Amino acid sequence: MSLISLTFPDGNQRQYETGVTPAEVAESISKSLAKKAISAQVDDAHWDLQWPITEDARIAINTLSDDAAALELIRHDFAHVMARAVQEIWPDTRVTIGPVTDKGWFYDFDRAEPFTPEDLGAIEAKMKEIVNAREPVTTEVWDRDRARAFYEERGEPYKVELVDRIPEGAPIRMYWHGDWQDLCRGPHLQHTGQLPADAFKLMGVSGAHWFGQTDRPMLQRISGVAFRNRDDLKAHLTFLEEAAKRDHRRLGREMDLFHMQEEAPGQVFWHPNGWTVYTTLQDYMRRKQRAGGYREVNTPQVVDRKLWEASGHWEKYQHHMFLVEVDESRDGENDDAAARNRDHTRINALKPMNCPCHVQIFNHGLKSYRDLPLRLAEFGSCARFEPSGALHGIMRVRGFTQDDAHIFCTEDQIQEECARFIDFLAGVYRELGFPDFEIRFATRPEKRVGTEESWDHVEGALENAIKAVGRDYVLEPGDGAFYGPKLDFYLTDAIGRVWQCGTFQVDPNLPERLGAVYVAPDGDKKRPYMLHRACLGSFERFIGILIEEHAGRLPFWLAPRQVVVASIVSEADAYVQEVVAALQAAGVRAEADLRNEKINYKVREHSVGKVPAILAIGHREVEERTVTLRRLGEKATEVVALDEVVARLGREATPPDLL
RNA sequence: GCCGGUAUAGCUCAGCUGGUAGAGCGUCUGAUUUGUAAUCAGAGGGUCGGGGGUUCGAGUCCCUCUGCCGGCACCA
Repeated sequence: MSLISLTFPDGNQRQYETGVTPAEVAESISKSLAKKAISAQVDDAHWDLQWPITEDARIAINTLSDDAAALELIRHDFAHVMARAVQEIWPDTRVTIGPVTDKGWFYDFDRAEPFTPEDLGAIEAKMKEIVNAREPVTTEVWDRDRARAFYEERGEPYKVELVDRIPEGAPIRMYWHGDWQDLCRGPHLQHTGQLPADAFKLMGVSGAHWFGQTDRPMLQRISGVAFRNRDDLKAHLTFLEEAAKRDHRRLGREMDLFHMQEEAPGQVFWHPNGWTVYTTLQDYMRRKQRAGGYREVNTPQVVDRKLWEASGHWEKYQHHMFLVEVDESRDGENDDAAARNRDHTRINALKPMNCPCHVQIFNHGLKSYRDLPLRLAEFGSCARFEPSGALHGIMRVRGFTQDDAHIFCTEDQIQEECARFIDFLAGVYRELGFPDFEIRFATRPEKRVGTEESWDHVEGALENAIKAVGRDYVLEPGDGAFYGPKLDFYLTDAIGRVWQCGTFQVDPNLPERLGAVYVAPDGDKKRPYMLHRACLGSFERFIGILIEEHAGRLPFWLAPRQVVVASIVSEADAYVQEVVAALQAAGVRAEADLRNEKINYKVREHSVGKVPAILAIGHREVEERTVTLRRLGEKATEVVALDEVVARLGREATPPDLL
């Protein structure tokens, strides 16, 4: 009998027989540890208490108080317990997969009848029964044929597929929670009694495709959240409530920023307040771009399909474009029969992107190498026929405006332009309140065009550019476009959601397709590279992110209504008007509230409306030529002289690039 | 697009097993001149998302279309 040596976290080593399990190791240390144990860390692997250890290793026994390991197990075992509960209640249900997610788990089922939200209560109750029964968890490793035959006999076709998917050499682990059986890579708890019965909640039912395959029947997904204890669950539910309060769709209505309606799904009706935010942001970007060496252009909305065929978009994205068919025999009231008999139908597409139009500008008139790099920027309004299920408030829409630009340059200029852009974007994000962002670098995919040398050079240029500006990146091998690599820029908002906003793509393909050339120093005509780049992405989405990030309390310079000057008594009306006028003259969006209402009422209403500053004016202020300033959300007030408040708020209203 | 849910006044919502629509807030009118998150009273406001069906009778049941919500798939 050979021995192995296990090293504990405190550095102590002990000898055990080969094949010892962590459960036995825990038992050898103390009874109480063995009872509390949920799994083990064996070297770098998360180890089931029942799995044998056959080599020297470092070992640590996990208990419920060990954060990551415990949560992972709790959620994973809940997935199995839920699947068991579902199969007990509805034996006609076939099981598929049930992985752990960010805050919980989901399990996908195949069943003819849909699960209803009401069913969730019954499932939860059954799950609690299973937890309280303290069902033991056991595991065995089977060979492939036995596992396959087992699931075929049971009529679990999805499990058969899963068995087939397990790579050669990997163990096929069978798990039992009591009598209930599942195929699972593990690890799992000792018994279901280790699950916190009061710290989970089923969150909903939805549809889901088996491994993303849209051609197969849809499965039903039940998802849940689980935590170590009841307080953590409650905290999470509270967090969800808070997140719902900052939902941009709700705040958009409450702050009267915009609305959407059935006749124009996925398109925004911007109200005066929302359009103020939009134009303020756009004015800011326009100044930044001008300073950054961009020339602003504007291109048509409705463009003949010929251009989209030439660019290649027609072939690939035809079904995602809004088409406009025009009978041009109506042109100029030309209604003669001859005209009607000819085919005058012309098919146009609303532009889904700006790049082909920008190439047209580049192509207009012969360009020299001296013109490069040429940076053409457009606040390009685009329309894309997004699938109905993809629409989401103003975050995912069918009509949107990009802060788009295309840089025409030589291959040697790519690195410098890339570095410039990252700096540009970092400056913008910082000024807009997102100092931290992540760069993801997507490199050559399997299906691609262009030579290896060219890919080497271009990818090297992007990598060097990132390094030159002192940034890190996350590599995404194989995720680039077929014609070139790209960088995507992600930022994280106040509630931890990650958004892709900026992008930088190298494209030699479109200039080729649309015949863009420049005259090189030697007089030859050469193909420029085209760099697609956007910083905010789309105004719609970025404003949605800003709203949610700030829970509606936008930075002062972006706030649609910056100051309300509210009278306390009507005798103050004239002075209120004077204050408003002075603020407006200083560039502040100020308005008067002279209504015959109590100051409490006005303060509440404008607080709910997220106005960052309220100035109250009563007899005292009129006499002293002051104002009483109250900041949004603060209880305290401050009496400030008129001149000073105008100077102060005027400064706050100044966009960050003009300070 | 797919699965499930959902649609009642400007907003948030009530309306049990079918018997002909209700509250609070907002709006308007009047009174109140008010000191930091809702002053009081009165009035007005809905072809119950659209279309079709079952029924003596439909907000309520069925079909269908559309939007929205949660996912899946998609995101040039």
